[in-house]
Amino acid sequence: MPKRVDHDLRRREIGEALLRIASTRGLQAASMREVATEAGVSLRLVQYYFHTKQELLLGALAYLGEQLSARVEEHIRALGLPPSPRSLVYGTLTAILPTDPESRRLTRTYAAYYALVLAEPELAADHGTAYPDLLERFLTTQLRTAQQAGQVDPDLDAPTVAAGLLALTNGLGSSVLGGQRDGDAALAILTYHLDRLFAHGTGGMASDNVAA
Amino acid sequence: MPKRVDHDLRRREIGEALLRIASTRGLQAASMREVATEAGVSLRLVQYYFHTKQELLLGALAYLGEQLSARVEEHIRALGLPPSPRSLVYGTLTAILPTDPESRRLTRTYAAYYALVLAEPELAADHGTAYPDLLERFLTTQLRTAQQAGQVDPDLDAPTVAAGLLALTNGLGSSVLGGQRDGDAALAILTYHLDRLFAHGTGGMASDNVAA
DNA sequence: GATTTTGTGATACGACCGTATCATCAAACC
DNA sequence: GGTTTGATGATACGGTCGTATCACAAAATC
Repeated sequence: MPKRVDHDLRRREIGEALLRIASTRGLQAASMREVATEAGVSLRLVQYYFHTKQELLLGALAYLGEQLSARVEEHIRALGLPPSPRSLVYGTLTAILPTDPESRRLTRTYAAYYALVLAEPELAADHGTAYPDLLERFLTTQLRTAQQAGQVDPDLDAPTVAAGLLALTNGLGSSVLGGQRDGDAALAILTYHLDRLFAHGTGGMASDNVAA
Repeated sequence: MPKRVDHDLRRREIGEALLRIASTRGLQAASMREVATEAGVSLRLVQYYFHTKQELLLGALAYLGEQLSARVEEHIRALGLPPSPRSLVYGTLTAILPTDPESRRLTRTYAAYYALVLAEPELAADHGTAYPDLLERFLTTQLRTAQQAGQVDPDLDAPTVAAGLLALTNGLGSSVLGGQRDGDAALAILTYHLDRLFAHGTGGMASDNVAA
């Protein structure tokens, strides 16, 4: 039929329409028809590019993963800081804290998917745990480097502390999304703990934070 | 009509049927009809005791809150420990960590409601933040007491550390529910951080203790 | 130029949803 | 003891859901 169209692009447009709905009204509001309307296409097109709803949900989840990791890398780059372990840890964790509209959007969408996967575990067998694990390993590496450089207490167990930092950040993010505190308050709490962690050996404050 | 029946009891039975569904299959699976079946009553009865679905969701949420706080108190009491600040903090946090079937059920259900509230904020105006706030204040109080007793570094900012501990625990809980690690691993991470926090002046390394 | 493919619209189907209505039957009340 | 009232059953209505089907036009292929 009409001009040959870029399949991957169309799929991405539709998938991101779903993500947009999920971030604002939740995944329950993301019906095929709503996604079609949001993407500005007909219901048939959504069906054409994603044969079934599960395909659509999984496809969009993949796009979300891409956006999330892109956000982390971009955020770290935007900090323009020396790639010290401290800066990398700080940049990574603040990237996934919902402080600005974009990170709020991402974390809200992530939370929506999280709940869906809890209810339907077969939907995303391990697509969910892969990225957190990667993040945790990255943080562990940075902490070990910082320990070797004498910036972090060498007696600390790096994997445990890394897991704790990530859990802390996720928990803070949940509290922000839940309206318990705002992004700045969460950032302050995170910074406080990071400062204490990296205060080893240095006389005092080692904080420089460029929030976005 | 038939024998006068205990309204509150019936409401509770139906509400808890919804919580059971929410914990296993998510809130999306909790239709009026499913709740009726799960509770062993007719659809009409569910409508009778909860005029609308929103009423049912809110009513069940209240029951969940009761179960949650009951679990925390019960858990602390079951520890049978001296009511030292350290024990109280430990007991409180481990109570909300999904380590056994019951706490898994509670946290899963809580997560389901959390996602719902994210999508429909008007559903539970502040019913959601009230309990976390209370928990945080309780932890803050215990930390201050511990500081006065010399068990925790007095230089720490108690409210910030309390918020951090709660966020850490919640984040760990999410990772357990998400299948990233099991309850024992999460408990080990939490214990590690608590041990460091309460290591002040007790012969452990006093150079630097951080909770996060 | 005929034919096959690729992309798109319109519409229909059966299932389930929340909610409403009507009927009924036993206890409570005067 | 008739009547009101509290509790429950059966069933229906309009809407939305995911999915399927039919039609059809423009490009690609031969």
